[in-house]
Amino acid sequence: MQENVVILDIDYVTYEEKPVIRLFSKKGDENIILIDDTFEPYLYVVSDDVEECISEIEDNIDVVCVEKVIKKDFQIESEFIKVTFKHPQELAKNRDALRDLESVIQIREFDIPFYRRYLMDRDVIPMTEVTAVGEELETFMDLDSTKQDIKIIKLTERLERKKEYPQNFRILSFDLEVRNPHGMPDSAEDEIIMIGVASNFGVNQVISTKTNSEDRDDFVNQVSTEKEMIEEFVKIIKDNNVDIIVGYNSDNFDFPYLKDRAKILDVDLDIGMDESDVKFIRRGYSNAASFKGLIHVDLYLVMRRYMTLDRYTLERVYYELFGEEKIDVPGDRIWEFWDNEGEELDTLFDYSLDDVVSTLKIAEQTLPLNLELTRIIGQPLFDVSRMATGQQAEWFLVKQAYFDGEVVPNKQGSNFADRASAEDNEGGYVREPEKGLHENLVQFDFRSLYPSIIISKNISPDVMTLGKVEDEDDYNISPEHGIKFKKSPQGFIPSVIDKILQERFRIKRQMKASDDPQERIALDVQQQAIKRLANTMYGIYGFPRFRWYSFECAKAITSWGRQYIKSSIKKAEEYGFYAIYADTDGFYAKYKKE
DNA sequence: CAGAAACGGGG
DNA sequence: GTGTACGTTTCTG
Repeated sequence: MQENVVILDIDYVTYEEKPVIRLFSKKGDENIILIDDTFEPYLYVVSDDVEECISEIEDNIDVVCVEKVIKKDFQIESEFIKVTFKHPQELAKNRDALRDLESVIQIREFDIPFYRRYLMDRDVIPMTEVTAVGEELETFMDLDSTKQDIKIIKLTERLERKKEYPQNFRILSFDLEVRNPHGMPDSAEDEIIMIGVASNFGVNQVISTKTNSEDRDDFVNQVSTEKEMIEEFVKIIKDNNVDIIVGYNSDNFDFPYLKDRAKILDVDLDIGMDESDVKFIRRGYSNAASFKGLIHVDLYLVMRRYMTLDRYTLERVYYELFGEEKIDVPGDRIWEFWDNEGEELDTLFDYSLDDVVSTLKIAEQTLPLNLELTRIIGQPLFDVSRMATGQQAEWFLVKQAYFDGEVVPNKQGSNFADRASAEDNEGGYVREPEKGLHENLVQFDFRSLYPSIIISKNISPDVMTLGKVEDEDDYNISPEHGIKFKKSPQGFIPSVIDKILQERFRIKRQMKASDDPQERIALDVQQQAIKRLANTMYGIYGFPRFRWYSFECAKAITSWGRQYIKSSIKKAEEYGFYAIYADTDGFYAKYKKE
């Protein structure tokens, strides 16, 4: 059978000791789970005696396949040994043993999560539409199409991607209010008093055990118990086939709280596509709340990247985006507003709805960009929405490297000694502003200064030399430190930036040519996403825990940057201007004469 | 002053 | 889940 579906999410399960990829997808209102058991985990081994190494691996390690392959390593074609395992956990278990074998110099690409490897190798891009060809199964492990509202397709062919991107996802925002007489609420004792929901499909309400005054807008959905509140919330999500659920700090407050209360009240929080519960995924020191086939985006994390503020409260973020104040109820008095009823209770209902409507508005403002980033990076929206920009750039590069036949560099050690030894790079040139109120200023700035320098000077570790060279004319040599970059061939990272900037110009041209306003907006978001990614690439060199970390490259970029801005200021001075303030890639200047 | 611990968001 | 935050402010000795 054949179906056109939109890929939302991915995971893998173990069936008969083999890993099986599951792609959570939708076709309109229909939930479709694609199953693929044809992908196996692998890594690469570097050895100076390939034949000897292959037999040593075969003798000592339980592997599916060991083979010699030709891949590029910093653009140089090299022999690698590709070692394929039966299961990702086998790979993890044997990683150290493999590294310790005598004939093994180095192992590579051993720390790429299985589902990410699948997305890259099979060129499957989340949030795009694909044609799936396969056979329909009635059940697969705990998936049961006769009991659950799902269709299961076991893939028999590679997925084929459609050109057009789906734009209309069903988005629902939610927010809890909790009775908290002792300061911050404790889920063991303090009941949920309101669950606000807002959506782009017409459902906007506050579920509560109380209701607001009769003369007010009737947006309260009154139920009799806290348990029914949660059940009603679950029902709304299921009945409306939500694609993306958003909250504000919902990873660390709303979902953990909801889960605790649901457990106490014996309610199933089974809102996953396969009716599974919320799962908390450890992410460093905090958690991320995750569902199967229902994408949860915590906007707090998104907004911290999206704009630069000193605080990221919902109130502040909303004000910065829309210039409007939100209804304010002091957190420590919410329980009083609830207990006092009357006017204060009405205010609390308004506050609850306002919170969730604001959250939805922020989602509608920021999700299009994140959807585009998801498609460019090629990793799930759930992950991309939680990644630091440097991580986004890195995963994008990992995917590009795969297409170029490159084996990606390993990460440096992440222990304290390595971090402490990381030197501080001198940043951009700053001229402190001249005090006073200035008039008739001119402004100058470079467009994408650092990405431009990376391309024009070909700054990339694979073409870098620190030692002596035969003919200096073949190299770009950085000011201050004399770091040399071969002029050709083009380095890996410059080539990637070059490619995406050309793609950006192509989109901008297409945008200008289009007279469909909807299409123009969509294209504008695409080019913005690319611009953000290009501007992040400099950071790839500056942080020791990134795969392409190169202190020399980072130093070279900023030193050329300082040279350019200083020489521009000097040039301006020759024409009778003088700079009253400069920072990194631009300056403000006054004309000397009146 | 250096290094450790806390903090953010949420109610 | 083949990856385990993170940059800044405040506290402590």
